[in-house]
Amino acid sequence: MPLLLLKDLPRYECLLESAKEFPDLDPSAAEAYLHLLRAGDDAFGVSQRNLDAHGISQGRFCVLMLLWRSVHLAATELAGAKPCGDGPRTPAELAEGANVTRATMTGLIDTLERDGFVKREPDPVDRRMLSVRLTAKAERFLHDFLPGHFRTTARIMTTLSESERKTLVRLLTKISTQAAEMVGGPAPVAAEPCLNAL
Amino acid sequence: MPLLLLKDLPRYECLLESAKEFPDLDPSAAEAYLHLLRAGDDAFGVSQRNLDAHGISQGRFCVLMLLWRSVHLAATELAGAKPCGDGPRTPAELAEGANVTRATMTGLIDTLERDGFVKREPDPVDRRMLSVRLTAKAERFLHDFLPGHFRTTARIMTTLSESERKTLVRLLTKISTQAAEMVGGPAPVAAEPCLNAL
DNA sequence: CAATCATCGTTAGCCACCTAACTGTCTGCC
DNA sequence: GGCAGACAGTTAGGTGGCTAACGATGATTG
Repeated sequence: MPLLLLKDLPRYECLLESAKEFPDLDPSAAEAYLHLLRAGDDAFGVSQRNLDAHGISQGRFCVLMLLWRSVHLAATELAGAKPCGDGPRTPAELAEGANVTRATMTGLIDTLERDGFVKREPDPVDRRMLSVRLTAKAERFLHDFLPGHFRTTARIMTTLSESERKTLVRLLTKISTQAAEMVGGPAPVAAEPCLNAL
Repeated sequence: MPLLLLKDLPRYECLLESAKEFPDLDPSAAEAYLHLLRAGDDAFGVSQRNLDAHGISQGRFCVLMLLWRSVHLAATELAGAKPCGDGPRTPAELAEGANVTRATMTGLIDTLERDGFVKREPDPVDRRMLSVRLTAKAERFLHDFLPGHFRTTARIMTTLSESERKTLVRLLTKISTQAAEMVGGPAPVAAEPCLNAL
């Protein structure tokens, strides 16, 4: 679990109490904010346990999924399906897709390569670049691991009905959009690429 | 931003596509799961920027808030208000409250002490224990920092109406409860302590 | 009363994140 | 042709998470 976070959230009455001292504190907003981080961390923690049990970290898993998407996209394109975007190949593209710096991606690829999940290959055209490719071991791993992972994430959401899920996604999207506006650039218009699941 | 996470989420149609290959993939559950992590990370990222601008990390901030609660609780109890729980004092209590290991707390207190925000004091009774106390510098920092922090977190939620916030909290609570069940112990019955905001 | 067990804080070593700076390699423009 | 700038990947050093193990102290109990 990545967030260093409070174990127990404050009660709503205590937020009200604190709001007397800090007029800038909006109790319902603070409550929503805290629950959002708490629930995100909880859900993440469950899937993290799953990953840990297989000796793979979230970061590594993310890289594997991005690369696997590349392979899969190529396959479905050959089969005539509409392409959903390009698959990342180079460390820089992977860093972009995983939302980390290139330096971090270097470290992730280092350990993945050490453990035999990926291979670095020189780009024949541009000698500054590399191609990162999944090994057969990684493909086997994903094939074995993903069904359980999907069951786990599905189970987290079993308590919500279909319409509750839609509502949740709608509210969360609003929050993401607002957050994107706050960090500067205007909202990312739409989720344009297509990852075959996570 | 702590989670190594996909920058762009897959489109819903792509989830449907992948579900053909993986029957265990529940598209609406996966969508909700991904949006939850994405929105949590986005919201966290906004407040993280705020903290970074003041040279304080989330972990350190969390420790300061827990200690500040102690001070504040003592004050309100003297004033006759109902106590909302005990304030943590020792590294072990802080670790429990922040949901990290004692070893991690040692590191956090190290840097906070180095930067003059807290002081370690020996416990007069049990010589295994320490008391951690806020310095005047830390109190000044919090006094200056918190209003802006509260405004930031409030602004993240401005796009949601009061009833939407309530709905969101209800759905997130369901998810947290389910996640708690999945990790083993039964759900944490209720948020019992009172942190004066975060 | 002494052995044993539990608990406190710390240390050591790993991993994954960051920024900043570096080395190579293109690219573009005089 | 050659040099400035952009860009790819890496390296170095810092932070904050984790587990495992440690020494010191306190609590339990035969």
